[in-house]
Parts: sequence; structure tokens; C-alpha cells
Amino acid sequence: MSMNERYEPQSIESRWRARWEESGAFRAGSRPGAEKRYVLEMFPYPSGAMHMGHARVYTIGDAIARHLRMRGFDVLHPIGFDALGLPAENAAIKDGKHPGERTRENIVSFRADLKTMGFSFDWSRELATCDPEYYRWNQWFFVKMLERDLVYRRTGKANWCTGCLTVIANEQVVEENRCERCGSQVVEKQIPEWAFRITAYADDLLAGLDELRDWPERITTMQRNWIGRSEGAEVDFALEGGGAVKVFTTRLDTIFGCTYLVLAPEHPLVEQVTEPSRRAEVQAFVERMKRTDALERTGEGAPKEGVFTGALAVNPYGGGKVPVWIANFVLAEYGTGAVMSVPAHDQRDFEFARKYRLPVRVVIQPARGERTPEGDALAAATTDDGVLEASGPYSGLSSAAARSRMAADARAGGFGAPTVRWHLRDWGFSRQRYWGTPIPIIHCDEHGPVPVPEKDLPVLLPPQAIITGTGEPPLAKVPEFVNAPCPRCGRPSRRETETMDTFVDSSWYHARYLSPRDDARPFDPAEARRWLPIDVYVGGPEHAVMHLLYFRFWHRVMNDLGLTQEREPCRRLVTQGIVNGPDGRKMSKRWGNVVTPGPMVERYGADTLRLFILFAAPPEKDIDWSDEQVEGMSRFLARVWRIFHARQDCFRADEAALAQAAGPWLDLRRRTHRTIKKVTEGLEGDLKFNTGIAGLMELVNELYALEPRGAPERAAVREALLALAVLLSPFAPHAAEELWHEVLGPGARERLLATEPWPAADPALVAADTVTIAVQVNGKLRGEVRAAVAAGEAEVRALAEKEERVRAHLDGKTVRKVVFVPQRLINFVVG
RNA sequence: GGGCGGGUGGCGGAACUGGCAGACGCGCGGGACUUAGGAUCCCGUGCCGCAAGGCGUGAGGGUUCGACCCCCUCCCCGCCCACCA
Repeated sequence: MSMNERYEPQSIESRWRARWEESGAFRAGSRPGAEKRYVLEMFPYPSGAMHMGHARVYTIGDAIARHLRMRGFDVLHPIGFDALGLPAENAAIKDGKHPGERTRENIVSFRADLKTMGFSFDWSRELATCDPEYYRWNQWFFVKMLERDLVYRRTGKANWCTGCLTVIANEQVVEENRCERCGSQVVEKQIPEWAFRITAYADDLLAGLDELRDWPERITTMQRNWIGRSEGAEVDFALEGGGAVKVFTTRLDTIFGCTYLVLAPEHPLVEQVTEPSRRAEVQAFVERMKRTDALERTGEGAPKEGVFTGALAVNPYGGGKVPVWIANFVLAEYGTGAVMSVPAHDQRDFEFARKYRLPVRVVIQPARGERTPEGDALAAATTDDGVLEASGPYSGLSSAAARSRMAADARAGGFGAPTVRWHLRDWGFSRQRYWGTPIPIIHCDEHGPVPVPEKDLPVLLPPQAIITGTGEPPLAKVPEFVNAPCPRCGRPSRRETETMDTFVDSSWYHARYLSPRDDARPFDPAEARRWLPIDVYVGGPEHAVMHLLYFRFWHRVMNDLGLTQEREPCRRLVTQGIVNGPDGRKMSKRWGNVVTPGPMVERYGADTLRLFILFAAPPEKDIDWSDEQVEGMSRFLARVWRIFHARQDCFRADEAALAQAAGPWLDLRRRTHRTIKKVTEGLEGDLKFNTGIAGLMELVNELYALEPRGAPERAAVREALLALAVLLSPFAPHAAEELWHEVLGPGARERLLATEPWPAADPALVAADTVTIAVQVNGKLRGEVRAAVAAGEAEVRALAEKEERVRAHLDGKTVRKVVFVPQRLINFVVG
């Protein structure tokens, strides 16, 4: 045999990729008797070239998938493209190239990039959401959800992105009212739109979070906050002139401290309640608020402003009258758009009351400790629960007890009821854009919006649309598309010209992978029984709300449609950190710190890049690109290569001789088996690829330190080399295949390491027979002794007391106590 | 303001369940090999100190024979949410 002396990744890598591809080794469903595992990474939007974030996500997922496959599972590890969306359309506005054409080209180059990384995808299941074969099922789901009243049309304030020129969802509006996608200002616009009734699942989505124990807590917390359940009560304050203001509060126990009400400027009652003498002032305020954008009006630090309407309202509990104000900080769309203000026990109300010299009335006292000061002595609101006072019949009750009793009394008295409010809003998914799924609706003068019948799906996206970026739906300018007969009466009607949010595509693609060519239904429920839920899902934490919420919502809908067996789409979620530039800043053209995988793979090979990504830090942490560390990984692989080359004489060693390995050779065998254990643990549970790889490095270092002579020694080296190749294979699969085949020789020509069984560590070798025990005096390290694993306190103590440095510290002192931890340390406590 | 993470050598990061802090890699220093070395192999590398020894996991306190780990007070950094009633 003659191994190449030099490690040359380029030739090795393409060769093994070809072997994997022709062997069908990564085809899911090839092990019908085996337990399944579904490993999924969030699919990419195919922009021109793959970037480091993609390289990281798929490298992490691939290590998991490869390991599980070697553990004997039938692994589903698919890939596809999230191919509809704005970037292709925005680029079209600039250069006129059709988004479809651009996307196809991008997919071709992106696919090639993915392939050079050697990911073990089942390419036979590849999908692209821009294919009518895919998006027709978006339309199918739309129609099914319409039938179930989970889709509706609403007119109201929608979030309009001034950059994307389309309506976007609440979840897509990020801080300072900017667009999550392009960063442009988002304004409110009165527009009719289609929405999914995700709020119907609010309770269920919230309750389901408790079962997601293998999701990062921060993700479930973010979802919990986003869903935002708050329990409280609605109460009516009767108006003097008739009618009532309904307020929502979570602190009904403080209602006797209510000294005024505040309505949102948009509240429908504003006009009615305003006293004629106040009308001018109130109208001016309302007008001004309308002109001020939401950010300025309700953003951080915006000063609280308001005006008195002149109206008085009656507290339903105490009968006292309170003035009705309007103010900038009350949001029309949350709760009832009206709040009862309790300045003593709510900081925001407190600030407002001080500014406008409204009374402050303390009605809650702490259960223990000092009384809350009153009047000018009160510097801030006290917001903790406590004991009620000056609250009529409820005085003396605890806050919690008061809340439930007062809510019950409100219901009995017909002036209110306990209520639950949600932060979650319905998902508005209409987009005034071209490159999306057409909404399958025909507007008929007679019948209104009529869904396109299932047999007429898909409604195809017309290729000839002119994309101008004016904010008008481009489809509206294609008469061949727009004009269609009403499915119900046949009269000339107009198609809906808006398209769907692309988050629809990513809400159920995980299910489409199960039977991607099925043209009779979105996916085969039998396959769903086999493969769902996803066992491990890898992606960025930026999808904590938005994708991951929609995805959970959609899975529930599919479950309610009888398509799947379970409520939750995914058992375990792994969120990976980002890859920053070498300067520690986010990679960006602006900083000139962008490093792309392509050139790195060309220069060092995919295995080196993969190792760098996995070794730099645990998956969830951000990492900085480092040329030096990449060099280090490349050196490591070359070092591995050289030790195989240098130990070729061990490749044919007789395994039977292993039992005779002794001394350092037995230590080597121990190291080998401990490494198996360490790498295996790093691939399970907490994913710690970095320490697993460190273990492999230690094994390599030990191999370099030993020169085998006899048969048992060569057998021990062969065992180590084989373990090294196998354990390396989830991380650096190409080099691992090559080295493994070198050791096994022609006898293994037909086999693939990728589908070989994962090794088991021999427990007898993992357990050491002697251990180093630290010797402490008063908790300070003064020496160490070697002792048998089973050595007891007396034996270790005797050994320790022989140590010179230990003796020096024990000399002339009384040993008060000896603490002995078997296999670890002995501590002499002296006085 | 609220929630969730973090803070360990010059750098990235290790450390099981309270038991030898700094594995492994990078960087740096030295040596070997070599016509050469920015290749390779070997050795060293937390800080102070010639040494013995002392000091060290953001700061301060506590519990303990023993604390990166548990408790209290505080500082700093990151991410997410935020006039949500």
C-alpha cells in the first residue's frame, strides 16, 4: 500500500462526495426496521452564494445526522430552498431580471456550494417553495383554513413597510418601528388584508411551550412573552351622560385608588364624551396624535401627554366620580383602548398624575414592613401586591383574594367580568408583492370573495408580471391573471392580486419533505406517522418569534386537519450563534470583514472549515472568524494524515494481539476508549463538538509520542487509528472516509464509513486502574500520589504522609480532620 | 423598566453532581532537522518570585475541610421584549 504522503483535501473530498452520492447512503427510509430520526436545519433563502452562517448551521446539523446514522437510526436529513420572497423581487426592480430566473440561477449555485461542504443530505427530497408543486399546497391550506374560519379578511391599521412597499406582520416589525427585513420605517396604513386567526390557538401555543423541554429556555420565554397572556378583568365605568367606558385591568384590587380614566385618542367614545367647552382642545390633541407616528408617540422616553375631556365616569365599586382624559400613551389596539389610572400603584399613571396634578390615593399596603407614605412623600408608585385598605368591603383582603372576589362581584353585578388578554395578534399575511404565492380568491360582485375550488389549484403566478415597486400589487396589472369567472356564478370577476407572506412557505416545509413529489395532497400522512415530529431542528435564534411561532401554529392546524399525529412539530431545537468577522463585528460589506465559505473550501477543504466551525465554540455561542484557528485546524488534519502514513505498518496488525498490550500501550488503549466515550457524549445531550474534537487531538498527540515495535503494540495503534477515523467522520467526513479505507484496505472497498456502526467504548478500558489523588493541607494543594482506584482512606493517607512537601506542612501540627474523596483527593485539616 | 444569557491566561475556550482551575487549539518563547524554514517534530508558556513560596475564575461578603460552581450585595457586557393597562 502506498498512502499519499501529503494531505490534499481537494482530490479526496470530491472523490468521496461522488461515492456517497452514487451509493444512496443518505437516502431516508432505507432502514425500515430501524427507529427513525428526523434532523432538520432551517432551509436557506438562496441568495447568490452561501455565507458562513449557512456553513455553520448545516455543519452542526450534519454532525448530528451523521452520528445518528452511524448509531443505526433511519435518518431523514433533507434540504430545500425557501425560494419566494422579496430580495429577488427587489433586485428585479433594479435590473429587470425576472425573479424566477434569478432564483433558479441562485439555487443552482447555492446547491453547488452546499454540495462542496459534503453534507449528508437526502437530495432526492429537495424542494423549492417557488415551484407550483409546492405553493399549490399553500393555497390548499388557505382554502382549508378559510373553511374553518382560520382565515379572514379584515380592514384596519396594517403595518406598511416604506422600503418593501408592502404590508408586513406584527412580528416583522422590530424596534423603533423598523422592518425586520430591510430596516426601513414602518408606518400604519388603513388597508384591507387577509389574516390567519393564530389567536384562536393562543392558549394552545402557550400551553405547548411547557412540553418543549428540549428547546432553549430563552426561546420558549420569548414565545411566552410574545403570546403575552395576561389575566385580569374588564369593568364598566358608567358615564354621566349615559353609556359606559369599558376598561381592562390586571390590578382590579387597586380600583379604589383609581382617580381618573384615560382613553386612547382613537377611542370611539372620545367624540361623544367630550364637553363642548373642551372640544377644540381635545380635537387638536387627537389631530396631533394622528399625525405623530406611533414610534414618536409611544416609543421609549416619549413624554406623557394628555387632555381632559370634561367628562366624568362613575367607579362601579365605590360610586366615586373620576375625570375622563385622553393621552398619547394609551394604545387603542390593546385591551379595550381605555385604562383606569391608579397613580399610587402604577408608575406610568403616577407620572401622568404628577404632571397634571391629579389626585393620588394609596389603597394597597405591604403585608409586612413600613406603610406606604402618602401625598408628596410618595416618590414613586408601589406596584407590589399587598393588603387592601380604604377599599370598602374589600379592605383587609390580600391583593390576590381581592382580585378574584371583585371580578366575581363585577360579573354578578353585571358591570364586568374576569378576562384574559393576549399580546399575540392575528397574522396578517397579505403582501402587495409579486414573488409570492397568489392568494386563491376570486372577488365576485355578487358573492364577494370566493375561494378557488380545489380542482382549479394551483393558481399560477403569471410569468409576465411587470414589477415596478410602486406599492400596487404587480399582479393587478396583468389582465390575463386578474380576469376570471366567479367559481360560484361564472360571472366575470377579479382575482385577488395580493400574495402570501413567505413565512407561510416555511410553516410547513418540514412536512412536505416527507413526500415532496406527492401531487394529490400536501404530504402523505403515513409518512408523517413514520417521521414526525422533527427530532432535532437547527437554526438561528432570530426566528424565536415569527417562523417558530407560525411553524408551531401551522403544525397544530395540520393536526386538526387530521394530517399529523402530534401537536408540536419539533422535539428539540438547537439555536446556533452567528459567525462574526475576524474583528468580532458582524460580517458586513460596510466593515469589509466578510469571509465566505467558497474560497475557504477551495483553499483548505471542507473538512477544515467544518472542524473550525465546530471547534471554535459550542453551537449556541457566537464565534469570530479566525484565520489562525483555521490554519490550526488544517494543521491538525495534516497531522492526523501524517500519523496514519507513518503507521502504515500497523494497518495489518492482528487484533488478537490487543490483549497483550501493556504499559504505555495499555494506556493508549485506555485513551482510545475514553476518547470514544468523550466524542460520543459530545454528540449527544449538550452538544459539545469542541471538546470531542479536543479529545481527538489528545489521542493524536499520544500516538505521536509512541513508537510501536511488537504485534501487541501495532494492534493497539491500529485500534487507535481506526477509532480516530470513525470518530472524526461526523466532523471531517471526507478525510475520515479516506483514512478509514486506507487502514482497512481493499477488503472494505464496498463499505462506507458513513454507514458503518458507531463504536462502543469498552467500559473496562474506560475505567482507569490507578488514579492520581490530590493531596491538600487545609485545602491547599501540597502534592499528589498515585493509588489504585479502589484504594481506601488509610492506604491513601499513608502514601500522602510519605510525600515530602506534605510532611513539611503537617510537621508540628495536629491533624484535626481528614477529608477523603475516593479517586480524587485527600485533605488534611490541621490546626 | 422587565426577561434570559454571560464575565475564567495575550486570544478562542475546558473543568462530571462542591473536589488538582486553565483540557484542546491559537499566539508567543526555546530546541532539533535543514542550503533555507513562515514546513515538520520536540520542549516550555496564568501572574509575581532566583527559589521556597505567594496570588489568581468581574468586585465585595457568606456557607464549607474545600467554591468558577451554592447564598447575599454590587458592577459590567450581550440578546430579546417594552408607556401591554
